[in-house]
Amino acid sequence: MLESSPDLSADSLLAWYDRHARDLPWRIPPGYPDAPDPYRVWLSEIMLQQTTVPHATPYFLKFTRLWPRVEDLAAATIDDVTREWAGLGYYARARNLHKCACAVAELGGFPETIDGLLALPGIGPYTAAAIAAIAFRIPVAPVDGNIERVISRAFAIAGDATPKGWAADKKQISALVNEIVPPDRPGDFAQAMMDLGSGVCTPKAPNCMLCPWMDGCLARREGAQEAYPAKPQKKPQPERIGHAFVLVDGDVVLMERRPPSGLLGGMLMPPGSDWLETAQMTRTGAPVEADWQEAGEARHVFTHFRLTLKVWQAQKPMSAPQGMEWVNHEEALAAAPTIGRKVLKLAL
DNA sequence: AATGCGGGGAC
DNA sequence: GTCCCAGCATT
Repeated sequence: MLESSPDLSADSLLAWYDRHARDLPWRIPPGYPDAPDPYRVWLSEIMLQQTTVPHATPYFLKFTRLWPRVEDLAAATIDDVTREWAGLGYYARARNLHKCACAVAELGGFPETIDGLLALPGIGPYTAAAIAAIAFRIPVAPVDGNIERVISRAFAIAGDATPKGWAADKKQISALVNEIVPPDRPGDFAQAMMDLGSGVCTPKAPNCMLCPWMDGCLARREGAQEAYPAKPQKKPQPERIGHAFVLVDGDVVLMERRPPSGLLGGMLMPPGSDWLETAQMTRTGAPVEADWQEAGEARHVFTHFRLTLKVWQAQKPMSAPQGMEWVNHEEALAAAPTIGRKVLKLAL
């Protein structure tokens, strides 16, 4: 070569990563000879699904302190796991986390193949590839939202922004990035791509001047970085309304465990009405007869609807409710998902 | 292929 | 307010 040409290579990305890798609790430094503990890689990947690093980090530190090995997590109860997961969201992850820990403990360790990993609960194509690349040094590229964005910009891949077009784009992106994976450093490559997407090639106002692929990036050459990736539009969220009831007796409060699957599955919540799109003006869903007093409104945004809960508070139970439990105030706040915490804070 | 499933940070 | 994030399971 007569001159160094602008490139989109793993070498230039890894050279950047060697200098700028983030220091994260589940990571080993770039170029480190030993592979990281598969348990810690797996735990971090599950927590980081659709979840930011700052949000997941304290949970990762807490979980590894409580349960240092996968066998420890397998020995925990599901209620312990969901309580510690409270506030992190997507609670099916917590249920699958415990199932997966039990399966791995039974197997005697994590499977060291993509197919073996894929067979475990809560592990899909992305997470299987991430664990394989980072923990087992298998030359494969995990493809997450960050990497989709980086690759779609670097190679100017953008279809018609329909669900079908975006699905085709994703296949092309996955094929492309898997061609670039360096066989000797697949784990560092995966994490370098994530750091690049998270800190440099951001959804809005990317910091192209800091990017190791600046010169080769086709989207930048077009001056249209934010046109990539071309994702389909999201549907507007409907509004739902309901009532929530905080019944207090001294230092305990009445809580109810939700059904094991579905929205907030298996989580502890103050009892209440159904959540409907049509306004329920009259109070409904109270666990017992009581002198209910208004305590304000709790608002919350879920993935596919917005919720307003009218909160009611009473001091002493008039009768014993069925299928619910009395929980210490602090324990209730700790174990409840965020909407439950909002309700409790209005009434306690 | 489409839908259900949390929460928070950046803008 | 909008967008999106180290996605998966289910249908």
